[in-house]
Amino acid sequence: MPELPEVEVAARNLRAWLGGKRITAASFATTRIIRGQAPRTFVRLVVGQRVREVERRGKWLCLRLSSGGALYSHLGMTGKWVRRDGPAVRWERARLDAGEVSVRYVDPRQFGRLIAAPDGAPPEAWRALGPDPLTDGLDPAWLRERLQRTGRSIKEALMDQSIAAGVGNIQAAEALWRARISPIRAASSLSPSEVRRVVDGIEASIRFTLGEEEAPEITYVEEPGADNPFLVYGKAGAPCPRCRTPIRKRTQGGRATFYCPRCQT
DNA sequence: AACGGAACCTGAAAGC
DNA sequence: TGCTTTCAGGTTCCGT
Repeated sequence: MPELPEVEVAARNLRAWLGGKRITAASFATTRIIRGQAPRTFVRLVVGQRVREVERRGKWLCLRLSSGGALYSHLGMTGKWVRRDGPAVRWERARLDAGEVSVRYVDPRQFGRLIAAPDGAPPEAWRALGPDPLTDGLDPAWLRERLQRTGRSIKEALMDQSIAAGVGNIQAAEALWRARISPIRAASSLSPSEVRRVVDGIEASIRFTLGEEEAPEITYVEEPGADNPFLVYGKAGAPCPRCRTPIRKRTQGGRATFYCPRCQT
């Protein structure tokens, strides 16, 4: 279940594995991931092309090809790009080979997406993205203005991809803990200094997670045996790292939120 | 226009 | 032990 940091790690790995290399072979399974586009459309798009660059914006990836075309990728909830040799691995949905290097897209739940763009034009979801906290940074004044215009809670507003591209359920919870803001506060009620704390919280949380997770393979926290690198996410009952009050869990907009009832106000 | 909720999938863990 | 329910870091679509 990737958010900005996990997708950034995926981008760095893809860059290292495929950057500048020519795709010599590829295959794409017929799944909902390719949404109606024929597998041969993807094969034709990538085979023989060089991977000019790997870009990330929010939770989206883009492999730009020497032809001017592009392969867009969203990891959904359980998508991963992994480097593997040998036969297809379990849940493998696509494969890109560049000589000796073989990279596979694995996605059990199939919420991810691959989009073939022969002209390189980005999909609507990409064009609708707001500023990326890591690459663009968030402007506190702009963010406050956006937050003023909604009736939603701050937690739900932060997960809006047009407000902060790449922030999801975990980063929103972690950022609000760092900012000492309650997730159930109305987004429009935040003062300028509180919005500034949220901006700092988002950037700090993303950088921290990136440092914890940078590796040639991503492990998602709900996978068996994975450890939890987060401060409050998934830590109900554990002491708040700041004030030792037990962390509380509640549901908000259908998603679990974790927060400290004492120091987040 | 904006919001809440269901739907889309599969697997692991928790509950009985 | 085995069956059932719940939950999972995503987006999209549909109804109000």
